[in-house]
Order: sequence, then C-alpha cells, then structure tokens
Amino acid sequence: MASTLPVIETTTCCSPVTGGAMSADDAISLASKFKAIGDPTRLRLLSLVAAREDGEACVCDLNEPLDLSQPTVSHHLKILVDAGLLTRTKRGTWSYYSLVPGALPALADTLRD
Amino acid sequence: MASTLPVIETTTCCSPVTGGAMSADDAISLASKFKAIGDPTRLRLLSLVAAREDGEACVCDLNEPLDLSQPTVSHHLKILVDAGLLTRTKRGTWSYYSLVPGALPALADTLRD
DNA sequence: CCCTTTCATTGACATTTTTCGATGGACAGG
DNA sequence: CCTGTCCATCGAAAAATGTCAATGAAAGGG
Repeated sequence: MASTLPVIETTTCCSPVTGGAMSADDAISLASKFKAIGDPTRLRLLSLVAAREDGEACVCDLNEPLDLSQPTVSHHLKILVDAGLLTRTKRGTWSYYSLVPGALPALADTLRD
Repeated sequence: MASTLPVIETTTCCSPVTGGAMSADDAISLASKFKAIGDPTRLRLLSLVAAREDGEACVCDLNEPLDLSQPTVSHHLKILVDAGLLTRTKRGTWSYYSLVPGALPALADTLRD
C-alpha cells in the first residue's frame, strides 16, 4: 500500500530584500505581498485563522470578533487569497479559509540575507 | 580605559502573527511596519542601502536609480525611518541612511511561530 | 557675504484603499 | 416550491496614499 506523503512546500516566494539591488519587477511582486499583511484587519484575520483548532474558519466566524461588516471581511479575505496567503474551500453554503502552508515563512525568508 | 561594546539588538519587535489571536493594538503596530515595506519604492530603497559597501547612502545616491523626484524619495525614507527600519545621520549637507541592525530579521520572526 | 549644493517640508492633485448598504447567487430544510 | 442562511460582488462615499513643483533651511566654498 502506497502511503501518502505531505507535499514539502519549497515556496521561495521572492528574491531577498538585502541580497543586492532589487529589480523593479521583483520589488512590485514582493511589495504586493507585504502590502497584503500591512493592514491591522488582515493581520488579525491571519491570526484568527491560524488560532483555529482545525486551521480553518468561515466568514461568519471572523465577522464578529473584528466588529466589521460581512462585505468588508470578505473583501480583506479576498486580498489575502490573491496574495497567496490563504486558500478558500466551499462546503455547502460555507466558505472555509485556511493558511497556505509555508507561505508566511517564505515571506519571512525574504527579509533575511 | 573602558572599551566600548556594541549594543546587542534584541528587538523582538512584536508578537507573532500565528501565535494565537492578536490584540487590536498589536495588529496596528505590526501592520504599520509591514505597510512600510509594502511599497515597491521603499523595498528598493532598503535594497539599495543594503547593497552599499559601507552600508549607507545619501538621498542623491538613491534619487537617480529610482527615477523619482527628490521630495518623493525623502518622503519614502522618512516612512522607513519612522517604521524603525532605517536611521538617518547628517554629515555636512548630506543625510546618510543606513539599515537599523536587526530590524528586518525581527520583523521576519513575527511571521514564524 | 553671496552662491551653490543637499535635503526636508509644504501645498496640491490624482489615485488607491477602506468601509458600508444593497443586491444577487447558491445551497439546505421544510 | 418557498424561505432562510451564508457569502461574493457592486456601487458609492470617505479617508489615506504617492507624486511632484515650489519653497525653505543649513552647510560649505569662493
């Protein structure tokens, strides 16, 4: 029987900030990711999802603790998904969001040499 | 004679994103730092300063490679200084900017558990 | 003392971002 | 079917942001 193996996330994401002069294109793509987490609401969204037992949360779970309207929360979640930091899974009428494995550490690596 | 010792940078910066639910205040202070590097021009500024031999650069050095006006460059540099990522040192008519030691790694640590 | 260089600040403008209410689609239960 | 829940999208309004030209301040050289 072939047992399943977890996919190792080797997302290098981007070239590092302090590893020599950056190109304009590299700066744009990397800045877009930092801009995604450069907002208090979105940082708290990531934090709330990460704090979940099963690692996922639906919009209705996130709506209340942030004291923001549902469209606003959906808007921020979409930005985090577009940045490659969250994934969305629909089950029934619910949308479940969870962290993309390795995405945040990969982003962290761009801040080291 | 008392010799001088370098100050060890123990800048823990902020509480980590994935280490349990963040408070609103923690999210605001951490997001302000990521917002500072969430701009292509400012990422390139950090990169250009880091790539310098002596680790510092004046405004006139940064002005030209970015193809932006001098006030715009000064504006972005101020944001990076306010975020605690750059320091400014005046010598004569020149202002020299350099990386705050340990600031970027400390920021990187907040993206890990 | 005047002129030049270097840089920060101000004022203005266009663009982007954040937020909400309203609407609509998809799904589940009666 | 009809109704209610969950959520994405649209449109609009307010706030924040990026950019530049113009101005000012500080220092150095003739």
